[in-house]
Amino acid sequence: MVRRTREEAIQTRESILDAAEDVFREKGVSRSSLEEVARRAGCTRGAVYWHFANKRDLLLAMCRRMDATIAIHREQMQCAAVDDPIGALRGFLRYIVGDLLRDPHARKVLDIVHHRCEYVDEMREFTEILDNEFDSKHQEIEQLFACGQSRGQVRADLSPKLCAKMTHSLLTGILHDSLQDAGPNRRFAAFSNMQVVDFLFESLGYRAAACV
Amino acid sequence: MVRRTREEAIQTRESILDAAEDVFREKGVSRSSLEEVARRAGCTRGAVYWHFANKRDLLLAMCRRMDATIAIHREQMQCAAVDDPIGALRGFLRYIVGDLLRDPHARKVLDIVHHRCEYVDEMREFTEILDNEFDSKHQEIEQLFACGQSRGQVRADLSPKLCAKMTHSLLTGILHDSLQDAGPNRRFAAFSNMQVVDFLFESLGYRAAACV
DNA sequence: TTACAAACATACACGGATGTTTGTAAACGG
DNA sequence: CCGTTTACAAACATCCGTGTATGTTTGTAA
Repeated sequence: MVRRTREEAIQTRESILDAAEDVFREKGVSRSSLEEVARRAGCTRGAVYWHFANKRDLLLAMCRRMDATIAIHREQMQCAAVDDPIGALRGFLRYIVGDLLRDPHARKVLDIVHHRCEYVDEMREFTEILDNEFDSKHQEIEQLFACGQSRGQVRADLSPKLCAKMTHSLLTGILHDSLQDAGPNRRFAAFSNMQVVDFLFESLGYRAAACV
Repeated sequence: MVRRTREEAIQTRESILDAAEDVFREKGVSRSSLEEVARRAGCTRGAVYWHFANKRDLLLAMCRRMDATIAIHREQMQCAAVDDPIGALRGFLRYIVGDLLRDPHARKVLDIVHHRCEYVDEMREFTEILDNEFDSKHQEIEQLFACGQSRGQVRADLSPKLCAKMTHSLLTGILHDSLQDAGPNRRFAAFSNMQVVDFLFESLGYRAAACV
């Protein structure tokens, strides 16, 4: 069978992406063959190469699909940041360690890019997507803290750089750790990441929406 | 030339490990061929396969070699922990984000296992080495905090679990971030990780060697 | 209805990496 | 000083995955 309707083609594409999430997560990106991805998706490599240029392109698309999920919340955050920079940032982190880490799709993709994938030359531009999401966000975070501090939302004796680094490293670490022990028997499952985030902001001297 | 003296053979082994550090870091583990490792080490695959069973075994040996460096400090920490659990832990973290992250060998290996390597089934036992070093240390850290808390070294209203998770996640994050931007032009180079560690322990209410 | 293009399946060509085997010279123990 | 073992180099066999080219069927617009 061939030449499915446009709708069916899109469905095929999605199922390939879904399959890739599973296969990549199980075997690691480099040890996964597009053959197996195709099989898992119920098609052949022909279909995969029709929808994607190669494995790297497939991985990229996988990331972009998930990125869209986060993007919404990130924009929300940026809006809220006008009135309450630190509160908005805190809310965004709470979203990530809460809802996002509970979404199976997001978990898989984040797990893949964190632990099942090698970062090197070719993946450069791909890395930049994540950078945009988390890493190079460092500067943005720093600015939020600088802004929030001038409004008395943060302890006056802390440099925005320190706050940003604390926040950024902690988030990175939480993601790293939480994704590591996946499955039902998570080691630290009983304990909520949320408390860690809350404690961080408490330590930084966070006071909700100080002056408006 | 062949059958070098025992000493020379050991030297060859070391040079292979050194070469592997470089090649793996540059290309990622899976994209590196043992051929290139051998070339970089100034020998052939014959030598590599003589000293190591396969790529995975080579990677393992690489990790173990570095692990020895840390092990000394870890034991020191465990000794000091008897008198001053929290202080010892703090000292250990300071060592990691300080000296260890400045050691080129350690940086390379940590970078490889953090970003240039895919964690999956086969690497399981290999992962456990790192686990032992950092991850499953979680329980040990928690115990240190429980112990330290009973001596009034930590804020009484914080659960040891929270303290441990904070500490662990933060360390993971710092490692992750610091290794990411390697090279001379590190993004956050100007800013010291040390301050972050110090701030953490300050936040946890750390008081030096309370009661002896 | 026809002509084209979309949406794949199938087949092929190719390289590159791995593991193994064989060769070999020099060190080392007796 | 001689056989054995060590420490490799070189050659070989094999496979697996990729990319591409080609074939096939069916929506769809004219």
